[in-house]
Amino acid sequence: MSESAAVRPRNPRGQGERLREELLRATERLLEQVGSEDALSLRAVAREAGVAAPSIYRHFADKTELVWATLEVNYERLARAMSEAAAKADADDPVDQLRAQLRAYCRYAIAHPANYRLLYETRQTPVGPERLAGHPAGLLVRSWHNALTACEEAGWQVRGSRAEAPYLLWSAVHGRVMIWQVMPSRKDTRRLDRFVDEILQLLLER
Amino acid sequence: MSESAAVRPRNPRGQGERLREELLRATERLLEQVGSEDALSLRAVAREAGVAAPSIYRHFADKTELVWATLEVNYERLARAMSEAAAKADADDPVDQLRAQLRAYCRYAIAHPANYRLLYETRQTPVGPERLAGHPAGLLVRSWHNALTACEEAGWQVRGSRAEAPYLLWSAVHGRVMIWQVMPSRKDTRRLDRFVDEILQLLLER
DNA sequence: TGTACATCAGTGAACGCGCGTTCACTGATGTAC
DNA sequence: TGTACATCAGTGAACGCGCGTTCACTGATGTAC
Repeated sequence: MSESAAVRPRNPRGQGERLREELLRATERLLEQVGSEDALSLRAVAREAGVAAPSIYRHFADKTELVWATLEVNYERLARAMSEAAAKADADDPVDQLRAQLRAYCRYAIAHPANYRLLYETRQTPVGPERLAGHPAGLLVRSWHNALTACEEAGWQVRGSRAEAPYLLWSAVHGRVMIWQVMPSRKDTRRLDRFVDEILQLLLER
Repeated sequence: MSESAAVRPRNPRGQGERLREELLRATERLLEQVGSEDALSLRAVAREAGVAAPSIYRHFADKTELVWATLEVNYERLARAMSEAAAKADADDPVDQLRAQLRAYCRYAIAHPANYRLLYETRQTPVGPERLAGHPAGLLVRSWHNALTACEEAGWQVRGSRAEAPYLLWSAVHGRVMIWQVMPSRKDTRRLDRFVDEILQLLLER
């Protein structure tokens, strides 16, 4: 791998916070290699970042803090990927925008499987109730909700319970991605695209 | 915990295979305590079973084998729970049977969260292509498929692609359970039940 | 019936390893006077 | 302008630990003669 990272220069005075970002990126990269939160070690993260292990403690209290920060980064990145995809879709067609978001979600999940799985990690979540209240998963629910509202304003009707609909979208797409990853037969991305179309047809009607 | 298990008597001659079952049960129990495959250690499994660590190697080649066997046991247990629930439902109403299966799925997932998560573990899956081909996830797909066929034979129509429908059911219910576990707000089992009803209404029509 | 032997279930001790975390430190650089 | 000092980014060595796995073994029990 990248053995040569040992020549990393020290950050200039006052710029110590840069290492924090480098550590987060190193964690994301490494996570993708080792596959799971537990298989990730602080020492390996330090190695990946070209830094001594104790340096991590300047920026994160312990391993849990580092992993939680990585989880947050990932939620934000996913939400951003979704809204960027929506922005590129047909501006006059909210259903097309929703479809773009759903597809972006799937693409993110299969492009970064280990980071994606981290989003649904529940063990390290009990860090405190104030943190649970602001769980970044809320980002996604709001995103699905807004997209559906836009569809309604354009004359579409959401079948079934409107309150449950955002969860239905999210559940379907998350569940499908996981199953896609588990089932070995025909790992074809287009299956995911077709699935997205399917859900939209089931859920929306004129 | 159970410190006193040290008095376990040796199995009688010819009954050595019994330990295999005991180890599998110990693994399931322990998994639920530690929360994940990686946090599970062979030494702890041995302790839980009241046996010395090397004894495991009489029955499983290594840790991967033990975990894979536990995964298979869990798929079978889940499939059984589903068909038992269906058997208890109204024999003349295939939709009611399907609903019972979906609910049984949710109940299994939240009753054994760690064992349930194991079903979707992908890292240790690449044990060999012949194993992938017979991945026990197939059990579930067949189960959903058959339930839908029964509905059709009773005069119901499946909306959308019939081929994709079993995956839609499975995706929705798996996704919803995972999201239910991640979202801290109102962990109410009835939400899952309502969700199941919702899906059935979206998917089936007279 | 007695005894030597093979089989079987299971063990105790040891191996080398990488881990999370703590500690007292180093050495470059900016600041005060 | 020179110098003492404080601050800051980052480190090397060490801690105790539990892990997966291997090894040569023990001792009870059934079997052959």
